[in-house]
Amino acid sequence: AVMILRSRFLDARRKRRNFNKQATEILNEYFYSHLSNPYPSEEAKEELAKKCGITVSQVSNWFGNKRIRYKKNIGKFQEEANIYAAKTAVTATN
Amino acid sequence: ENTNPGSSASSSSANKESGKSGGASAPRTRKKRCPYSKFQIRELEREFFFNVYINKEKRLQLSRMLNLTDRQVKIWFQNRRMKEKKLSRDRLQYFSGNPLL
DNA sequence: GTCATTTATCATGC
DNA sequence: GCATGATAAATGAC
Repeated sequence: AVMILRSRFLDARRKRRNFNKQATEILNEYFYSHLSNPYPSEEAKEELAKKCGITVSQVSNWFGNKRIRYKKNIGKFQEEANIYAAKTAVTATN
Repeated sequence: ENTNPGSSASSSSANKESGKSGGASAPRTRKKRCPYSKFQIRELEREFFFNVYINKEKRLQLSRMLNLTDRQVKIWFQNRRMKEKKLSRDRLQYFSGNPLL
């Protein structure tokens, strides 16, 4: 039994599974409403992780990938940026 | 499998090339990430198993054997320790919040 | 030294 | 076939 758990854990790391749509929504909302400084604090990461149902490491991975991929091709994310900007324009006060 | 630019076994050592003339500091181009070969990883892991912290002597020896700079070996051990720590965290989380079958 | 991060690469999903 | 999440080198703050 322990062996099964162990093996499942070991190869379950690099077996990627997409996040559900709701989690992606939450992450994108935060990212585009903090576009000038898309670096959530440790507390913010924990809160995001809880709301998304993922781990803090996964939140860090998501923001790391998002930052560099957004920077590399802003144009590709323009439409997405507009959507979330409009959705969370009011909440982005600071 | 691994052609390592900048570190031959014999002589080459410095690649602190800065495109700007004069003494002003230039944002030296970041070294491109080059994945290590299977052999290099195996030897690094072997030493890591003996001791998580490597001393200067063994570091120089390893770097020569693997055709890496001692800075690369040093950084590899740093990253490897961080990886080990993360693995421990993940294991803990995995086996704690679980029905355990 | 640790540790968050950048960047490229890997492995998978679809 | 790329999008996406995770991992592997490399840097820099502290």
